[in-house]
Amino acid sequence: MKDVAGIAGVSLATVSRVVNGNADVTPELAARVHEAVDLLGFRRDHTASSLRRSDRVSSTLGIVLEDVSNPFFASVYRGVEEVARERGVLTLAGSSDQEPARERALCEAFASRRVDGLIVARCGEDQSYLQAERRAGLPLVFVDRPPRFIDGDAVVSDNAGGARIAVEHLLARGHRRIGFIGDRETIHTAAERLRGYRAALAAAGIEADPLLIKTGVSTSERADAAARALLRPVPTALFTAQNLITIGALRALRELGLQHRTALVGFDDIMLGDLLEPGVTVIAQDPRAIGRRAAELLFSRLDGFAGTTRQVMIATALIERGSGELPPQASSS
Amino acid sequence: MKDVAGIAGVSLATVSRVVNGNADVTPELAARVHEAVDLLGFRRDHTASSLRRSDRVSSTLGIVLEDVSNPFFASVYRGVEEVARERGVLTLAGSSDQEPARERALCEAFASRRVDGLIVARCGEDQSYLQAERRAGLPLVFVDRPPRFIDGDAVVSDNAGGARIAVEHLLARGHRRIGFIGDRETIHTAAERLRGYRAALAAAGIEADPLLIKTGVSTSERADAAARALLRPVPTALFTAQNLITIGALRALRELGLQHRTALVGFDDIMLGDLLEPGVTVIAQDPRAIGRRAAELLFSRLDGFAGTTRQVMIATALIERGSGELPPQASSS
DNA sequence: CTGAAAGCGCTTACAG
DNA sequence: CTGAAAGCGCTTACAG
Repeated sequence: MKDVAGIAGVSLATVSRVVNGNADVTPELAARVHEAVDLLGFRRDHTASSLRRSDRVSSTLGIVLEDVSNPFFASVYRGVEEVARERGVLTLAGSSDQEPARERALCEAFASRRVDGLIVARCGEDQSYLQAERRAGLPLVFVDRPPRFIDGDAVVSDNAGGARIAVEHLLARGHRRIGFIGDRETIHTAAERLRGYRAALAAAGIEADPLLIKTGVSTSERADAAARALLRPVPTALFTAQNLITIGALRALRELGLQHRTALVGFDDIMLGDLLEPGVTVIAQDPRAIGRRAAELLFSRLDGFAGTTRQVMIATALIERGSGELPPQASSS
Repeated sequence: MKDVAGIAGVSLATVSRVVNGNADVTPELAARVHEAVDLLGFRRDHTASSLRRSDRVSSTLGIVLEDVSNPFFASVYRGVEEVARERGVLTLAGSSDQEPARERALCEAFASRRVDGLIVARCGEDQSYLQAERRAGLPLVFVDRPPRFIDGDAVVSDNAGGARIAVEHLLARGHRRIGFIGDRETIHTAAERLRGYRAALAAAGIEADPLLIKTGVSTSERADAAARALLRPVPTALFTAQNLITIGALRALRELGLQHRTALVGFDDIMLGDLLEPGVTVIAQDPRAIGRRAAELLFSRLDGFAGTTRQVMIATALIERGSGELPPQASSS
C-alpha cells in the first residue's frame, strides 16, 4: 500500500480511502490510485486491516466438526457456508475426530485467529475452556450436541424423539425384540437416541433386554461386528443409531442373509438408501438446516442480539422404504 | 498483552518472550507472566503476531472446492486437513459451486487473508487472476483439474486412463453399445473421461455413437432423466462419469427394471455400492490421497523447494462388484 | 477533499 | 536477562 501511494503520488490515507471506497476522493486521484493498484497487483491485507479497524471483525468463522468427510458433518458445514457466504464471511473448519484435546486445540487456534464466532460440534465433556472467550464477547453456537459447563446457543436434532418414533414404528409392526446399536453413551446424541429407544419400549410395557443393546460403536467396521454379535439372540428388528453404524449393520445383515428377515430403522439418512433391497427406512436429520440455523444464530449475535441462550431443535422425519416395515419373523437359529 | 505486562509488572517484550517461549527469561519473571496470563485469560492474537513476525506465516491454508458436501471433495478436504494438522496449520475452505466467479472470489478472499498457500479445484477456464499472488511467492496447488493460463503444481486422478479401463472392461464382456453420461465437456475431468471412453472404443474398432453420449449432466436428478432418455436406443451398458451421475443412473435403471440387464461402470466409488444388487462396479479414485499429496506439495514449497511445477497423477482402481460384469442382453424394447 | 500522525496487538533488533 | 523503541500493513480522528 505504501508502494501504491508512492506510485500514485498520494498519501497512504488516500489509498486506504479509495481501496475501501468509503470517503469522497477526487475522481482524478482515485483513478491514479486504481492504476497503481492494477500495476502492482496490490491486494489489501485483510488481517492488518481488521487489526486496525474499529469494529475488529475478521469476517471469518471457526467451525469444529467431528470429521469434515463424514456426510452428516459435511452437510452441516455446507449449511454454515451458505449463510456465511451471503455475508462475505469465510469459514475455517477442522475435525476433532472425537478427541476432546483436538476439539479444544481447534477452538483455541480459531480464537487466537480472532474469528468472529465459533460453531462447534463438541465431543469433550467440558467446554468451560471457552469461558474467557465467551466473556470477551465471542459468539458461540453448538451444533449436534449442547455444550457442557458453559452457556451457548445450540442447534440440535430431535434425537430422543426421532429414536422413539423409529422404535414405535417397529413396535407397531409387531416387533418385540428390537436390537440397539449406537455410539458411546458419553456422546450426547448417542445417549439421547438410546433414551428414545428405552422410552418407546417402556411405553409399550416391554423391558429392555441388555443383551440387545450394544453401545460404544463408532465405525461401520465395528458396527458390522457388533451387529453380527447382536444377531445371535436373533432380535426381529434393529435400531441403528447413526449413519456409519447403519452401514455396518446393513453389511452384516446382508452377509448373514438376514436383510429380508430382520427389520431395520437407522438414524440419519444414507445415500442410496432408497436403492437397496429392501430400501432402508430411516429417521432423517436435516444437517444442512442445522448448519444454516447455527450460522443464523451466530450472525444474530454479531448483529447485536443479546438475549439469553437459545436452543433450536430441528425436527427429524421418518422415511419408510421397506426395511423398517418387515414384520417380525420366527427365529431360524 | 499490555494488560498482562501491567499486572505482571514487566515490559511488553518480556511478555512476548514468555508467551512464545523463545528467549531466556528468568523463571521468576516467567512465572509472574504466566500468572497474569491465566488471570486475564489472555490469548495471543495470532493475526497481529504474524503481521509483525519476520517470517510472516499465517499458518493457514485456503482450499477452494466444488462443494464441501460432495463426498469426493469432502474427502479431498480431509486429506489436506490431515497433513496440515501435523504442521499446526489451519484450513479455510469454500465451495465454488461450479461458478468461476465464486472460485475467483474465494481465491482472492483467501489471498487477502494472507494464507500460506492455496489449494484449488478450479471450475473456471482461466486462473491467470492468480498471477500476481504467484509472483509474490504464494504456493499454488491445483487438485482434480490442472490449472489454465497459470503455472502451478497439480494433483489429479488418472481420469482418461480410468475411463478407458472402465470401457475396456465392458468391451471385454462383449458389450458394443455402451452409453456415456458425463458432465459438461468444459470441465476437465469430464472431458478426460469422455476421451478415455472414446479411446477405448476406437482401440476396439468401434465407432462412437453420438446418440449414446450424453454430456452436460451435473446432478443426480439430471442424470436420472439423461439415463432414461439414453436407454431408449437400449445400450447394453452404461459408463457414468461421476459419482452423482452414477447415482442418478442407478435410480433410472432400477425404475425401468433394467438393473440386472444393463451393465454399468461408474467413475468414483460410491458409499454402499457394495450392498446394491447387483453391486456397483466402479473406477475408484482416492480423494484422500489427492488431498494429502496436494498438501504435501504445498508444504514442500513452503519448506523452500523451488523446482519447476510438478504434476502428480493418482492412480484409479477398478473395483468389480457385479454391475460391470453383466453380459450384453438383447434389446427388449 | 487530502495528508501527517497516532495506534491496532504484537515482535525484534538494539542497548544496557 | 530485560526494556524502550521501531515498525508490520493498515485505518481513522484531527487539522488544514
